Amino acid sequence: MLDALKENYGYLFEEELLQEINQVGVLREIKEGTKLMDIGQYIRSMPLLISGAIKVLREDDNGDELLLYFLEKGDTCAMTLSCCLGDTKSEIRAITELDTTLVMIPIQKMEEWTAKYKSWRNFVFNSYHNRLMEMLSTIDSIAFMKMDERLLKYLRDKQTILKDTVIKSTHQEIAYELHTSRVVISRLLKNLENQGKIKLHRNYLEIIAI
Amino acid sequence: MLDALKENYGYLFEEELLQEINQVGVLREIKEGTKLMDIGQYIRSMPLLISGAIKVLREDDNGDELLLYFLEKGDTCAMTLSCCLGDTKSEIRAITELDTTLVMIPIQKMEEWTAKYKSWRNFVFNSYHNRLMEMLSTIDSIAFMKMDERLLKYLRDKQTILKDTVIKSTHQEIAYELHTSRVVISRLLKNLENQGKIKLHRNYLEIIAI
DNA sequence: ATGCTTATGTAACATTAGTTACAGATAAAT
DNA sequence: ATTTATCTGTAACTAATGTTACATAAGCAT
Repeated sequence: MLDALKENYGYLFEEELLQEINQVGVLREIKEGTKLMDIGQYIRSMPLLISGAIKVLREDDNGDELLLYFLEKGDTCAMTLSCCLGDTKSEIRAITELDTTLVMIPIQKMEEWTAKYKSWRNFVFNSYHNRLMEMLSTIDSIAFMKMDERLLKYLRDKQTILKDTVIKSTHQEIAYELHTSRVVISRLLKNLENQGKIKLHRNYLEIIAI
Repeated sequence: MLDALKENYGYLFEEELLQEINQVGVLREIKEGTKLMDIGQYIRSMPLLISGAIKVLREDDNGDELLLYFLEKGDTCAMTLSCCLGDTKSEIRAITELDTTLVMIPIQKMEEWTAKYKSWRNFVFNSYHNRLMEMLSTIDSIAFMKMDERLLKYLRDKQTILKDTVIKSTHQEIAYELHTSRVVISRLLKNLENQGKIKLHRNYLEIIAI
């Protein structure tokens, strides 16, 4: 685990902190599509991502979903941080988007390290900063963009996260994450295909040029 | 200034920290409608609100606006914190919604206090937490609610912030903050008036029961 | 191959929101 | 009182999105 930590966090944390993380952290390997966290759940530990990707979703009272953002290696979940410290329930759902490796840190260490390590403080503040910026970007999308643009952004983001031009999602799944209906997504995807930007198949699509 | 600090932050900060704030902080009284911060601006100090209210807005490339949330006494601007630490430009615009009193803290103190005072760390983390929650709430509104509901929420929030059932805004101003058109707001406000929930006047409206 | 399940394509329609245009109302300025 | 600027009300229309309904296609299981 120490190697994986050093590779991903070595440039951020000093040796001593890395050693501490190595001692108290628990390495977990998680299959794609696993629910890591759900709305209303209490949080006892926070994840440091080593590899893979996690999608973070919001849900309203009717069960309507919306994708908020993705987390990648080097990221942590600021929502988790936030909920840990406030001892409040999770406001979001987190699902692995790929097979994912992460190190779980017990929340008790959080406060200790925040007092002890400047690099840890910086990391935590940086995480908050990144998450606020992602939330702003999400707000920009839903407030200022129309569905066709949002879909394009979604496909681009997905391509980046998956590191693959093949996106294995059904129209229904995309519709859920953008909080719209399947018919709307089918319609817009067909437009993109007619423009030669993507190629549609059953259960997946290929990105040609977007 | 020390009295004002103690009244609003005394239960949060220890005496020593209050004294430090008192020494380096600058008290400012600001008229309603003053722009405190704009998009693209660099940030050199962070505000602690003593009284009044500040509205925080987002703007896209076309100049379209959207109200994100309000700040009240006891709040600080997590965006400012975030930008200070990252040394990045502001992503938001902040305008006083009421006559406002605040204490400006030079950003250099931030890091020092974060290392030194546990109560300051808690305050900062709490601010981040609150802001993330407000952002989630904003996302809920624009993603899951229709304009009529959003308008109702807007009026409720405004009533809370202003501590007044009289809201001195034109339809155009409300439209800007909700990122829609004046005609749409006039239409929906007229519906609310017909339902007996509000009373319309030129340049202001009264809330009856919402 | 046959049937079953799930995914996709598409038309027709409903609803919501945004736009244009203009009339009338109100307040402030002279 | 008259002018002026701004605000509000409303109709008529357009555009975007959401809904319902159904046909067809693809893949899987037997």
